Amino acid sequence: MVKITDVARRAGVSPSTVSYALSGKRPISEETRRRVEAAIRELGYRPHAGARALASSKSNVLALVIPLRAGIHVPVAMQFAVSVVTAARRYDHDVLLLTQEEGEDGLRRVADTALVDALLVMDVQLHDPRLPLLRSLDRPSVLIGFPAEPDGLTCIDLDFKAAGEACVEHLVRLGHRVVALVGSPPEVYVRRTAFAQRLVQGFTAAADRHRLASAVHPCETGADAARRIAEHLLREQPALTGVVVHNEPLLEPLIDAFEELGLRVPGDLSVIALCPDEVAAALRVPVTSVALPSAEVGARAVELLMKKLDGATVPDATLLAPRLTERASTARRAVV
Amino acid sequence: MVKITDVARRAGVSPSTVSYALSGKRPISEETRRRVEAAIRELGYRPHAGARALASSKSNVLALVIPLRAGIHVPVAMQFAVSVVTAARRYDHDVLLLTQEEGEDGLRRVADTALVDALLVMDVQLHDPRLPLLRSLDRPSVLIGFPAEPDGLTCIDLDFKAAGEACVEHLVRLGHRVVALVGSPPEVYVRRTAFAQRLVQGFTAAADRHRLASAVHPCETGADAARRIAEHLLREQPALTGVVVHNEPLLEPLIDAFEELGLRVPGDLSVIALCPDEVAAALRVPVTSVALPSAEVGARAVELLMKKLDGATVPDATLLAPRLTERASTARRAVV
DNA sequence: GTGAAAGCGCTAACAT
DNA sequence: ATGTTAGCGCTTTCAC
Repeated sequence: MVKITDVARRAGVSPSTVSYALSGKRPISEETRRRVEAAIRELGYRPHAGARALASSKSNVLALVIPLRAGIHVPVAMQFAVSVVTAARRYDHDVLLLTQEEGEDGLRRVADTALVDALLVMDVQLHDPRLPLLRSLDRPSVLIGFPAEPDGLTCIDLDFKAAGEACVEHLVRLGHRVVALVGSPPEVYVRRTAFAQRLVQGFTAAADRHRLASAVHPCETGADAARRIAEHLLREQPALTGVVVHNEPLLEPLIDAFEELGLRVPGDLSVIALCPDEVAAALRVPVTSVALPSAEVGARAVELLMKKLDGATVPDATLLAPRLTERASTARRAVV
Repeated sequence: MVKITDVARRAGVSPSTVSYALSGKRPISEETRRRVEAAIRELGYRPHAGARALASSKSNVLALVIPLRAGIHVPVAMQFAVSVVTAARRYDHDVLLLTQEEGEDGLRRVADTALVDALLVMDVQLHDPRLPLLRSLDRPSVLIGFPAEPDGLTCIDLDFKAAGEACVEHLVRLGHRVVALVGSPPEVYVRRTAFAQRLVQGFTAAADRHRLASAVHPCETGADAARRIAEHLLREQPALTGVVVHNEPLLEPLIDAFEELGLRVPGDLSVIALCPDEVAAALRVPVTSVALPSAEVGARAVELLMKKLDGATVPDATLLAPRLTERASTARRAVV
């Protein structure tokens, strides 16, 4: 293995000069830098990560805790993970993957052994058991999602409340007066993840503000559930013309169900989804949607973490503004 | 930070004794072991990962390279990643996540800096540019999938050839004589990933062996493509009664398309899929399938890697036997 | 069965 | 602008 002393010898300088040439932490003359770089190249030198971590107490590794629970939409999680890795590499950091299986122990382990410098935790629950630990750790962390008591923690997520409002307001602009929200499976709400509830809040608040008739229904996934909820909605709100769907796999079957019940989308019924843009765009009827910006959340989360590692102060809460994209599933309400 | 000398002092022993008590690399008296363990517990001692890596030249971290390319089925990749992490933890290893974005540089970086002890590479291409590098690296690796020239490399995957044969033989047992394989989008074949082609080989070989009429068609994803391919198949092979589908997102629309064309599944047409069991079971018509055992592949890949790290010799090729599960989409051929 | 001590390869004072 | 050197915290010979 070629080490820093080898490089130093070859370049005719001291090891510290090589180190400083690499880190840029002190000025190096043009001539020296050239010689060092040449030596590094010629010898194929790579600093030993463990030695670095030991001497500098920085591992340049972030922990990413990904969920495996049911109800989590997998491609979203994956896209998020990829964006985290990509963003971390821009800051010369690597990413250690942890599953939720190990729970708090895993977080404590990687933090206490100094395997990682900082932690990124996805899929935070309203009353997440890991919160006290994260608060007590000597390493910075960023949470994806908002718990009930985010004090002392840095959290980031799509602004689901604003997203709910944006959906309603889009429907209002199109003249709709009777709307419904078809949500995620009941367990998502029972588990009390904040984001689903915040969407409901935004939806309801905006509907009330605009004096719309509105209803909210959690819903299971699958063609049968789609059919049932469609029939139920039309019975309950015969004048229904606007539907917001926060349940990605239900989207296609639900639109099918409505059409089988004789309602054209968007002719008779406008549909807005909360889902990744790719999904919305790829459906048979491209669906107007508020994007779930996993990639953006991942990149921003890493930025926050890097700032914290630099000792900077960052906002406790970062809410990403919703972005609504019009597609073929929404239209002005037909005048009867 | 509490270190090994703190533990040693508290237990009244030397640091090396603590180290050996932890590693079990030399016998420790019952009494001493007790005292050391107590001291560790009382002080909350955690060995510093970097220091360990430096002294032992083992980081206890594996690199996992995941793909992000189109055509890769994301949930499969994710499930695989999770099973790798879980398996690695059983061997007291952690997992560093790399994307393919960095390509060969990323592999070289984590290997040369001794950040990882070994590498796991997913989604290997027939002529993968990373192969020479992997062969030259001083660290062991395991590939998921088979390249054209696997010499000197350790590879593991589902036995796609046997899977193709198993599908055909199941159809034969049910009396079918005219069969077709609806494959993945053309780019999967163009990219020349081995697995898709091996499935075709097995399918064709078994069909020929049993003197079946058979056809193979790559196919895009989506309802339109499903409709087109269904019509095409029935025109080309009017007597068709058995279809193997290796294209997960196409599965549901394809069955719909057949039924809209007046063919009942499984009454008129038997369908077998290559996809994860959960997917096959969750469809409207639960589909007979050969499982894509991502979790098993992940766990086995880690086991292979651990054996190699131990200096053991492992087989160059590990082919997991296909497992076919009968569900509601296959039936004995109707006698006309 | 246990201890002493020499590194592992790097960083960051402290010098000059 | 560069060199010297003392650690960082652990593992592992070597010695008893």
